[in-house]
Amino acid sequence: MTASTTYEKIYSQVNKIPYGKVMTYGQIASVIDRCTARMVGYAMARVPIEKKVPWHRVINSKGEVSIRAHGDICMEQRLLLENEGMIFNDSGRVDLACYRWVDY
DNA sequence: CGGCTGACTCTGG
DNA sequence: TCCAGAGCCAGCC
Repeated sequence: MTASTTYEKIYSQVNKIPYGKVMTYGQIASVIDRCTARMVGYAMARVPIEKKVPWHRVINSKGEVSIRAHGDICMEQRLLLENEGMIFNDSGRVDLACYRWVDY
């Protein structure tokens, strides 16, 4: 996989997130050089299906799903995360202290 | 080639 | 703890 573009790097990084874990936009941006959190969010919004990227494991720094679209997508992400053993509190957030995954 | 866009993050009150 | 404003950069018309 030749991750020459920033998008490719972002998708590659997201692909490294293991089952039951999540990464924040800022974390991914920090791992990738010359990449900002907005870039990650923009990349996630245009995730190519063929990449099979676990986009649902990418959340914001508050530990909450940040999908702007109020359609079934946001609920789908939540269901996918719950299916991986993650718990959402009354505020619709997860415990980043437990679920955040750090790439070395 | 120039401007608009966006699933964010940080800081202060 | 919650709200508002500013910064940031690649990709796509």
